[in-house]
Amino acid sequence: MNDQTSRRTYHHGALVEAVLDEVERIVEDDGLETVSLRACAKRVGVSHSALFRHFSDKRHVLTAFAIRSAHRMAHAIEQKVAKAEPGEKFLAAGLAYIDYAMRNPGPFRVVFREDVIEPTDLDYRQAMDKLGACLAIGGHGGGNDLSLGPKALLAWASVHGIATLHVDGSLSRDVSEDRLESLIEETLRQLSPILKPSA
Amino acid sequence: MNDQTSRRTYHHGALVEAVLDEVERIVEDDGLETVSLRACAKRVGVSHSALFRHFSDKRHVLTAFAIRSAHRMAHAIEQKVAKAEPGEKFLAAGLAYIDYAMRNPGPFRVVFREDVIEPTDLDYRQAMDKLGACLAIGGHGGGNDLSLGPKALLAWASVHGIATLHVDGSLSRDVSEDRLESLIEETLRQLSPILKPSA
DNA sequence: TGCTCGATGTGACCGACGGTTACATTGCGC
DNA sequence: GCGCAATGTAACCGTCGGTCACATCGAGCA
Repeated sequence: MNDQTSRRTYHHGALVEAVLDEVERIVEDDGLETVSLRACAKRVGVSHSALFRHFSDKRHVLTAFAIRSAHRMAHAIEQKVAKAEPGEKFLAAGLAYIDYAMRNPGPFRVVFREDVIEPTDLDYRQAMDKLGACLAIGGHGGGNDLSLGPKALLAWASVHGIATLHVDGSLSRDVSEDRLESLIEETLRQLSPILKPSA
Repeated sequence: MNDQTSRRTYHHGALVEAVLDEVERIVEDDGLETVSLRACAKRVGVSHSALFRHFSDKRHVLTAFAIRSAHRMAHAIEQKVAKAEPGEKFLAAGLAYIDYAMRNPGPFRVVFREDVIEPTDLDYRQAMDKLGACLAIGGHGGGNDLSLGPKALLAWASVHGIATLHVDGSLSRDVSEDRLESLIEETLRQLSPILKPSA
């Protein structure tokens, strides 16, 4: 439907969103490395130079995509956390974090690929702070000691480590898929005695 | 010395190693994305087509580089573990793992970038198994229960998570550099009560 | 010694890429 | 309804990974 054959107006109208959707499709189907502006533009039904009216750079296309993905990820986590029992907030946040990564490996990867996006971008920083806060809130009971302590780091690193290892394939090679979910939950539950009695 | 001006023999003699060294230099200086076979070849003093006599693909060049890096990383960890007190093996392994990542962010990244290398390569699998074993041995007292349990996963994920977060810049933004080392050690020490009393 | 043949390196070429520029088309505010 | 800024286009550039026909080498054999 977004094919180049179907555009009737000279101006596209929603090029930016359409391009990000296309990036998402390619990232999910064939990986980040195969994303090309020319292919995106063709699928969206536009010449590839048109993209440069809306993005200064391929880097900024991917940055915009990363921002959108980070927001979606944070939103998914917040929803799960809101529904969780008071004592299980961290577990819920961690599982939601890992779940998003497993279901959306492509977008998840791009969010953390600072080598390929523009990490100084203000909107990106904002989105990443929001994402970090999701885990922090779950980790210690919402306390706002801004300095990252050992407990918060352990929570963040464990969850992020599991998500990363899985997305990179290392995890799914070493453990069968049906055991994976319970293994992850068990693993995160081990952290409760450490994280709970927060100073 | 390896510059294109200095080669006297028609055959290079050690092209593969020279190319991997050059990949390392570029990866460290400008990041993986800017590695190009043509640039490597030129610096090594060879036409870019010559590389295809030794590697079928750019992907296989990076795979070879990843393998070499993984071995070096495993070696560094093994050395530190060997020197550590019996009760501190895991801590030593974790710190060495993170230390390698911090000192060699480029190579560390490539080792886990399965999207850009050939993850089915036998030598690569072997190197990664060796790397995983380094942390596992530190984690539970050398026990060889092959199935990855919650304790081993927690150990692996925490260490890998910290390394990844730091390499990606997220960590160094949130905590000052002089606090970083002690923070990481504190964080890993929290895991001792969990990992020690292994079943 | 001199020849041959496999291994290694070369240069020209290909299509695709990201990015730029001069130009075409559109729709909104006056 | 006119003019101008926003948007899209086509042609072009240098570079990339990869291929191919050909050149050069060195080890082993006559």
